[in-house]
Amino acid sequence: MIKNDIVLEIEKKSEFNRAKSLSIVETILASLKESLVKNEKIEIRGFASFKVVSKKTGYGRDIRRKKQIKIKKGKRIKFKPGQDLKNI
Amino acid sequence: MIKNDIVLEIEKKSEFNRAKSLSIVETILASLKESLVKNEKIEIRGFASFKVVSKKTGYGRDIRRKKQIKIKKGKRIKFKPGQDLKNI
DNA sequence: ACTTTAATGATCAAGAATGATATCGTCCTA
DNA sequence: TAGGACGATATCATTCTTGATCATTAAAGT
Repeated sequence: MIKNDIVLEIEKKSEFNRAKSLSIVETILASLKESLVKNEKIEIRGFASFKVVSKKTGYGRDIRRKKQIKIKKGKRIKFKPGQDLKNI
Repeated sequence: MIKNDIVLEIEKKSEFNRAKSLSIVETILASLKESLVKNEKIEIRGFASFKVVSKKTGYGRDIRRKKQIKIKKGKRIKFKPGQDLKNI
């Protein structure tokens, strides 16, 4: 499933045209991103929750040279499925 | 951020009332859930991707009795942030 | 339809998530 | 608006993801 599938779904279930449906999807995505950027937790009961936490992992790996690499720490988004998605 | 915040955002950016905005959000959520239930991958470029994988963890822990518990295996939803959310 | 550009896969080691359950805190439906 | 239902938390050992890079696959904008 890709973004366009969601747009088509809205188009089908509502009375909006493609452009309008797309703008709705974009609005939602922008809203979600903005919330996460602000370190806000997102909780959609019955679907899932997203939480921003700080990363502690401080290394990675270079495949070609086969050795470790130091990595700058940052943030991480923790995804947790809700009840409806727990036992799929 | 909770579901209602998204509804309000749609209400603000469009010309729809609360009920209409809510139904749009529900439509999208149902569509996403249905996709995951069918083991389909979801990929929204610039936002994130969701993939269903099989669980291999086969144990847990009883806090009160402080001992291990056998767990039935199942599925798991893997969440991967897209480029816009990689360095938030 | 075509092009652009993001996502995936592979690799390894250490840090992190998973999983059951009861209680507390909070979303959201009636 | 209020209570009912769902989510967060803590616990520990094992499984799993993270992280950089580049080629390959594919999303999505034109």
